[in-house]
Amino acid sequence: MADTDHAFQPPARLRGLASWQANKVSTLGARLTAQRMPLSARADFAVLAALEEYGALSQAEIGRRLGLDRNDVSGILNRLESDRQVDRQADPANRRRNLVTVTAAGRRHLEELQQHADAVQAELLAGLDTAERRQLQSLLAKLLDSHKPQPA
Amino acid sequence: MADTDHAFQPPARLRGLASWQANKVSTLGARLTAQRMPLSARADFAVLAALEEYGALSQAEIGRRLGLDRNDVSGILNRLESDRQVDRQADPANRRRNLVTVTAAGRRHLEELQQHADAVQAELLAGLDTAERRQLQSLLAKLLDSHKPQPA
DNA sequence: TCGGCTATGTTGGGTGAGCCAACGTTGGCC
DNA sequence: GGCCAACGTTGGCTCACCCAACATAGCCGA
Repeated sequence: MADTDHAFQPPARLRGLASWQANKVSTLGARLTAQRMPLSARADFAVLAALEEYGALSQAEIGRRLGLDRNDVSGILNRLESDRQVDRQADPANRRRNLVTVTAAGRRHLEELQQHADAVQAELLAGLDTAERRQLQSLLAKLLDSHKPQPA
Repeated sequence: MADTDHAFQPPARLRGLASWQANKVSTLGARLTAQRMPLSARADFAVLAALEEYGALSQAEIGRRLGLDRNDVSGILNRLESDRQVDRQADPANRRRNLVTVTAAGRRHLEELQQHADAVQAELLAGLDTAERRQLQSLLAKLLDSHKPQPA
């Protein structure tokens, strides 16, 4: 069993790299997510969550809050708008900006996606107990906070 | 300052998702990496590390150890082989398989990439102290171990 | 011995994320 | 009024991940 155990182990040089570990966890999360919904729903969830928490936002603000590029935000909003989950209208106070708001359908979709997201988290973190999960999330949060100025 | 502090915060629904956090850390690592080398060097590093630690491997074994698809391994090896960092020859004992080995140039390149990788880790983990770094890496390792059967 | 099954490596393609460059529009500032 | 910055859009590029199909080669049981 020790044989089969170490047979598929990644090399030590990678197991020690936090960036490699994080990348693997990330694609693991993507795999689990893809089993429940189209992968593009991840971006939808992020945008809807931002609008639900902060109210009307311009596209540039959405991008800054989520760490996304302006053009990517544009594409996501096109999809969401054609599904009537989001409302996009010119800001009368500043005609450069589009004020984006969630619709009732968008809120419903957001809650639905939250269910799937919670299920994915449970699956992803299945190997950790409650204390370890909180520890991991808090360490990741601290790491991300320390890189605040990350304007994608 | 509290105003500017919360101005670019991601929504709480995302801050609580371990998969979202891991994804952000992963792209952060990719960004830091890209500042020092072409991004494709990450795959090169992984393959070279596997060959250096485990000796001659078939392409399928490389893929299983690193969580990569067979076709992607193929492409990476084409690049490495044309750079003379890797040797690919038919296994006499099983002519379906290619036995892949690192060359001296490959080992040199691996050490060089390791330097850059270490620098990236230092930058990525700058916000955590030594104990927190070890804790984070061990939690990520435990999480990945709990998902062992992940044959990409 | 032969037929089916699996493993291997290759090619080609498809999607999504992340990023950069360019453009026209609009606002703010001197 | 003129310059610079911000905004949204379009188009394009690279990379990671994944799926399908194919030909070759080993395995194993009938």
